[in-house]
Amino acid sequence: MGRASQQGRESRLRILDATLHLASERGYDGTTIGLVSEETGLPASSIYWHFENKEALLAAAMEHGISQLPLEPPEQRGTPYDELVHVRFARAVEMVTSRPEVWQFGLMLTLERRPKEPAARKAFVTLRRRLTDTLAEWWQATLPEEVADPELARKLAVFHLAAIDGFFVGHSADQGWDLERLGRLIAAGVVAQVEKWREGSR
Amino acid sequence: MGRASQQGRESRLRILDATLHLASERGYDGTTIGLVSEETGLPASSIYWHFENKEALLAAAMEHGISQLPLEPPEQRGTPYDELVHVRFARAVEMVTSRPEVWQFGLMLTLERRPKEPAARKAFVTLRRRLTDTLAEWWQATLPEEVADPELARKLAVFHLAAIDGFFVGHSADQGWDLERLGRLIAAGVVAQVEKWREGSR
DNA sequence: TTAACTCCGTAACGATCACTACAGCGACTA
DNA sequence: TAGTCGCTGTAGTGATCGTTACGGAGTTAA
Repeated sequence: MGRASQQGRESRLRILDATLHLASERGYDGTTIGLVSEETGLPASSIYWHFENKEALLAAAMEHGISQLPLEPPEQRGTPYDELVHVRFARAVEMVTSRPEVWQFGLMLTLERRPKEPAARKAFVTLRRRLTDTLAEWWQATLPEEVADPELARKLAVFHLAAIDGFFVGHSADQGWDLERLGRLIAAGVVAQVEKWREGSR
Repeated sequence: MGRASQQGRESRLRILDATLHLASERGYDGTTIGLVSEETGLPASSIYWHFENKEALLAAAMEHGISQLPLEPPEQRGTPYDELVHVRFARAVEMVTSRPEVWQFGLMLTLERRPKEPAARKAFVTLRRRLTDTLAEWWQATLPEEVADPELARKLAVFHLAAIDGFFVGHSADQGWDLERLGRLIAAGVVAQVEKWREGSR
């Protein structure tokens, strides 16, 4: 394998990036092979050499984007509890903003409900489910013992994800939202609520 | 004006409903005149008799949906503060679920960022802005005096809207979310946080 | 040198897109 | 009764959609 297959791999990457970029701006139907061809400078036949069809191309672009997301949970040795929560929310904001195209395209797909579900949507929804589980585990491990129970941890995880989505949408609506500041505000709110439960359990 | 123009008005409504329904399931590009024609049983020429073009049709469908949303703020005479907040959030959930197509299509449009912004998107974004203002005023009027200030009220309004969006997206991801329960959870969280600020200001 | 393989360029395919010209229908007005 | 208006039906327009056939250039293995 020499220069030839290297060029092929580069083209493949260019196609994936262009597709993800276009899809995040125009959605599934708005992303046409013609536009991808135009943005990459490659003819349609090249795109079809690398990918079976449009459906597979968009799925691959989504997987490509997902694989670039920072998903590992942060370290948490010896840090005070409320600070942990703040770091967690900051990380969540970081995740959606590091590769905004993924979340943008993903949310569009999530909202759509066409007869035949695109593979790209399936991939994103699966990511969300996995993320919810990870978050639930994290909350279970992080919550003070007095209030820690699996159902509550799950509720907080669900709310956590909803907050990410909500902030991202607001950000897209171009209302000049400061995602980091809002992340801090909401982290403080969660800490306050947990504090209250804690008092109630005593 | 007799039966003739009555039929015309009915057709117009059928077209608007079908368009909004389709757009909420398949987005802007996925909503084709052919599909609208199929769902209404009317030929394309009828659609073009009522609306100038696709762009105007989708804008009209969005306005039509928006006009059906329950937007008046709830009564608030003599009700205790924390209950007011709960009612407010319950109303917000009611708003997006009473005509889910509006929020679904609206969020898709909000996330899109194509070169030429569709009029339907403009309408929805404007609605959001108006809603944020209304919510900010409501919070300003509702917050306990010790902590009430315009900037905080605005932040809460922004968060309020983000919560609505986030819950709606989660609901669409088909993760079996109970919107009403989550609404109550988050209302409790907000009350707790405000309580904390209140203590801090004493 | 030859054969195979990888990838790109050209040029199309039928289907569907948004949109339109135009004739015809029933209901209303004069 | 004749004419006008509101709306629908038929049959198209050119453009663009996803997709493919095919030839050739460039590289690699025999």
